[in-house]
Amino acid sequence: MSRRSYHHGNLKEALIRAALDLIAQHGPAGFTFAEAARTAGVSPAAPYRHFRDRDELMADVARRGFARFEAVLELAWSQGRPDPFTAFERIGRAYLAFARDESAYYSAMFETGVPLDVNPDLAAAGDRTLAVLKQAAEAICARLPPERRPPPLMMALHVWSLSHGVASLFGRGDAARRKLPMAAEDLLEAGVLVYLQGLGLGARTP
Amino acid sequence: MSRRSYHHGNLKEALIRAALDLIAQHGPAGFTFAEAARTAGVSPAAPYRHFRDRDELMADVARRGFARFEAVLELAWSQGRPDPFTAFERIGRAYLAFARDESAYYSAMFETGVPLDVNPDLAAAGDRTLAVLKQAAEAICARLPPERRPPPLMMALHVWSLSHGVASLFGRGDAARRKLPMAAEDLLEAGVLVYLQGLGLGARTP
DNA sequence: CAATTGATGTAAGACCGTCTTACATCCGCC
DNA sequence: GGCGGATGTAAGACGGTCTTACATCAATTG
Repeated sequence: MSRRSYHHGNLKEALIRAALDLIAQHGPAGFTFAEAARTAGVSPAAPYRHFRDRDELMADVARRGFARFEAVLELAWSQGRPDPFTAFERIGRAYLAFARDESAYYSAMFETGVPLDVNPDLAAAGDRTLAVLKQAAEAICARLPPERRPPPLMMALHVWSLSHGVASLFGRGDAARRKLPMAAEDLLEAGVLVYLQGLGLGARTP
Repeated sequence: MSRRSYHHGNLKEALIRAALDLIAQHGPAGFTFAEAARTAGVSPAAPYRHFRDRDELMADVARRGFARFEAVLELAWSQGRPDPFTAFERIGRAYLAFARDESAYYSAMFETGVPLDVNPDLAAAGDRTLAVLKQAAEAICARLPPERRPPPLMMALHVWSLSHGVASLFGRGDAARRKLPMAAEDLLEAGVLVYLQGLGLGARTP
């Protein structure tokens, strides 16, 4: 597709990439529709052919972010191989790695206040991501005798909350974040280990 | 102070209150310097006499938020009376109550990306808040034999992360947040209980 | 093989918010 | 009673959002 032609050819994708770049550079707030258009080399009005407004572009970025996040977590889990505990630890590290390396996606997903109730697709993408965590939690819970088995959804929500908390408060090099005496990864891993211990899953002994 | 006089009389305070109202109504992003000025009944340029820019007003709101938050958590802890575990549970509930009831402050503190490294006062206010959590963690850890005693700072960071995660993801009525099959307070309490159990603090038996 | 038509981009402009500069008013203090 | 600093206003440059009217292109279709 010639760069000289009147039509861009793939403006929608270009705008999404521009949004990611701009969010990565200037934070989730420092991104404007107009600048995304400039980055893509089109007029300020062109993006409106593809997105109703700035928020819709942001929501689309968030939706794609959830899809990637789901794939990343699914890969980390790898059906619980070689054993659920090793795989569960991989999920925690993958979570923080995504928050750090795909910071623009993570911002769009969790730090922009995109309303879920008017974005069914976005909500569904988030649900699928949660489902990966829940699946992992189920495999872990299955190691416990039924009478001491917690609800897997609750366990998934705990792990998600702890991971999101660590990522938000300490997870990125960002100047807005607090400095830590330890790596965020180690903080999260220690927290999850204590949590699993608390469920009665002491040091990987079924 | 007459509302008719040329000078407002207490514009700085009025702007902060206006900022809180506007954040509460339209979210942390939907607040403008100009609208705060309108709310206070002054010209759009007047706020610049009191704050260098919009971010400085936001940072001031965040700083005050941390001071209030610290007071709330300190009150909830109440020097660990009647016993550290009861007091610790109160902290968790107070955390979520603050995030819900003082939503505007909480947003300014954690969701606006105010850089900490250029706001020493803000960073210090945040540190004092963390100190309350650390103090509580120390009292809890003291119940454990020294050889099984975790670093209190780590424990404080875990509890903070979990609380912040629950508050961010599920804590507010906000349309941006996900619906839950349980109250956020119960989710957090259950998580903290499992965590304490994992530290070897089973069901409040020293 | 045009001609039409819908999709895509541009031009222009209304409106709003940020922030600056120059000026007006007021209060406290000597 | 008037000086000076503090506080507010007026006006305007600049940029972002979004709309409306128009231009261009590409693909279908007769």
